[in-house]
Amino acid sequence: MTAQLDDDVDAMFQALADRTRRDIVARALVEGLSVSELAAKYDMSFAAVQKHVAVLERAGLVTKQRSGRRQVTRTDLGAIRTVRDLLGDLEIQWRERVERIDALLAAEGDGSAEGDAPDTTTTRPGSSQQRSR
Amino acid sequence: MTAQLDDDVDAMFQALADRTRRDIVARALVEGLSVSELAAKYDMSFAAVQKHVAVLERAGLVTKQRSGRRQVTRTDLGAIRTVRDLLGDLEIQWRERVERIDALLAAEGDGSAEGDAPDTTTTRPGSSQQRSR
DNA sequence: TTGACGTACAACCGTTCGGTTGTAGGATGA
DNA sequence: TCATCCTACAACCGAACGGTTGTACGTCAA
Repeated sequence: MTAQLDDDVDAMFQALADRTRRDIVARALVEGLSVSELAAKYDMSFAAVQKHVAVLERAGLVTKQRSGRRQVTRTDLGAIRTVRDLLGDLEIQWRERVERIDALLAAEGDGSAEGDAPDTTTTRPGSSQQRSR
Repeated sequence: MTAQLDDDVDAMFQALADRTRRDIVARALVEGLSVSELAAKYDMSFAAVQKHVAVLERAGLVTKQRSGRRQVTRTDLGAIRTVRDLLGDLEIQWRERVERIDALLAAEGDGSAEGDAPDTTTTRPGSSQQRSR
């Protein structure tokens, strides 16, 4: 499973592509906050913050729960995990590809020295190489 | 450490917020692909795909390497990890908060029986779920 | 009841985005 | 050399984005 329609994923990444919204997610993760409490923390209008919260809610990254006249916003950790796992899947896919190539190279073994099929090489994936830029 | 300017993070999430670009990232992860090879796979103009690749490159999610007249595009797994870890950090932060609350409740100990602070709970994080780095 | 608070939403505006077409230039192969 | 391939980039267009102001409505405390 983990089907996740593209539109949902679009919305999640889109929502996280704004620093104000990422900050809201982080704050609302620690404790539920009303929209106006959130708005007080940013140098923009209340309506703007309200819109940001709406975007996050539409993306499912945050939930709102009414409490009197307050609308308490809280981050949905499950949704965050979903996004994270999406990226994690790419790493798995990459690792499988490396194993496939390794197996291929091991199986070859003999002397064929041409270089046609695997023009991707040049990068020896054996090492670490994390944390670039 | 792990500084990552907000602009960089903005660019990364922004870049991943489009399904075509996510698909390019996934394809270029398996093997390096030229821009026109990529363009052949989508129902849009060559220039559009070229723009998508440019966005990914600007975000650091992909690198290009000239090979004759081809421009081979390849996904940078390190950058993908960076984004994933950003989300992972949120989970860590959340777990720390839970521990803080648990400690607080334990320290209290006495008779207060209401349920006020921890209304997020219901999800006991005590189980496994490794994968933090 | 009344006034202040918290929220929702519409309307507007400048900028960015995702796409198009068109033009131009470097590399390759016959 | 010359036609072809692959790429780069400018110009344009409609839609979406991030922000603003203004208005309206439910809820709470005096």
